[in-house]
Amino acid sequence: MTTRDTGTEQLIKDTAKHLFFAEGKIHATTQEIADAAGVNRTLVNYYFKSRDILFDQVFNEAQESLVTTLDEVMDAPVPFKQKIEHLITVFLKEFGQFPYREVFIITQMNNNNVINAKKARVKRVEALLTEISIEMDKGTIKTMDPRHFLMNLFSLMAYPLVTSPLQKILFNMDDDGYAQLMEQRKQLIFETIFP
Amino acid sequence: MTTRDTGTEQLIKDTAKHLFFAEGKIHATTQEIADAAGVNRTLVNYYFKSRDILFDQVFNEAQESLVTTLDEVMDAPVPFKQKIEHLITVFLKEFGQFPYREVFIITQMNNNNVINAKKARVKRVEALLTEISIEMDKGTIKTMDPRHFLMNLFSLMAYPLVTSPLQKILFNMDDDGYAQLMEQRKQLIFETIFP
DNA sequence: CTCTTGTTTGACAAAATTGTTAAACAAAAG
DNA sequence: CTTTTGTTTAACAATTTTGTCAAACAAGAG
Repeated sequence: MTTRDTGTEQLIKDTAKHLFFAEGKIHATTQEIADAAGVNRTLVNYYFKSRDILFDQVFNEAQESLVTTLDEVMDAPVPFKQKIEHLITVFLKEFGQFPYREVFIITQMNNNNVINAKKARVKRVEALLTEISIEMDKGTIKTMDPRHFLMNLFSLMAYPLVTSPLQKILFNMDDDGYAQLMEQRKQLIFETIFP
Repeated sequence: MTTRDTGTEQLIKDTAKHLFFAEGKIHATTQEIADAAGVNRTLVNYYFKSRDILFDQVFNEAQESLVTTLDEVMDAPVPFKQKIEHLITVFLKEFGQFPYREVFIITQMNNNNVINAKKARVKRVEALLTEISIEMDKGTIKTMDPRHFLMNLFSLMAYPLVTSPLQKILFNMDDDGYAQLMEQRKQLIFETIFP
């Protein structure tokens, strides 16, 4: 009954997470996952019963972790402008590690039950939109549909990360150069959002 | 030797394109493609030899079509600002139809030979960056690294389209409402890019 | 040391997906 | 009408991927 905890279960999850979200190998085989983790393939079934269950578990945990991180930033008792600045830093750092995560969420949105998990976020988003409207009234940011403000912010942050493999090729840059470009980007996004 | 052209080959390609890029079913089975097209599965092999070949063909054609469209816009002999305005309109229209196309390009970039196909675009991009620099010198647009200008532009256009399923849920909107929001967005992007 | 039990492994079975082939079918040519 | 040839179909085979099971293994309990 007492678990010996060889760390194998966590190793498999971590490896799967890396393959899925860092390398973009969304449809990695159980064999590929096992190989990457350096364990026997059968262990995937032993610990997670099926590939789908491993899949869902990794997805949900990554999802919750991200949501928690963003919520913490937005709940901090600091002025709006400062909160957004912090958000940009945290978001770029977090997504730099797993650039394929959000793409994955989108592509999964067709078949699965992600929709229900997301509907729980609607009220949260509504509250955020209200907060943005208030800031517009105060004159902190340019007046527009607050939904556009949110879309602008996340567009400017996420898109360059999601498409980083493409950008590196088109701009003929290596990893260091791109990391540097993204570092500059923090300030630029902030200035674009708060002109 | 004379082909009878029952339209089946084109039907399969069109169906595959729709499944891949409009519905996001990137890994649709040959059976699923055939069912969606209303034809026998074997015809996929008859016309395209293998699923991979169908895959590559649909991908390349969609890619070429997009590149040609964007090139035409950027080669038009009109002032820069007007060109960008046209680009926004064309891009939003084109991507509204196949929101998953660019996501697909990214997720494929690991394993495949997409890289070589993309490297041919590097010079084109360099020329565009030069054009942007000149406009900055002229004062038409705010001075910054021209790569950021390009990233900003495409971020603001592409991200809301790529993530449209998610946005609809979070903002609690139906298709019409979202289409309306994207229509407003044209003007907003233009103003954000040219403050 | 022995027993218990969680862990790991290899062999096997099942399922899903893809590819091949021969025959049936249908439209155009003669 | 008959032949030709491109098209379509169903049955079969091959491959890939997933899931199951019994036995081997190893660490802690007694």
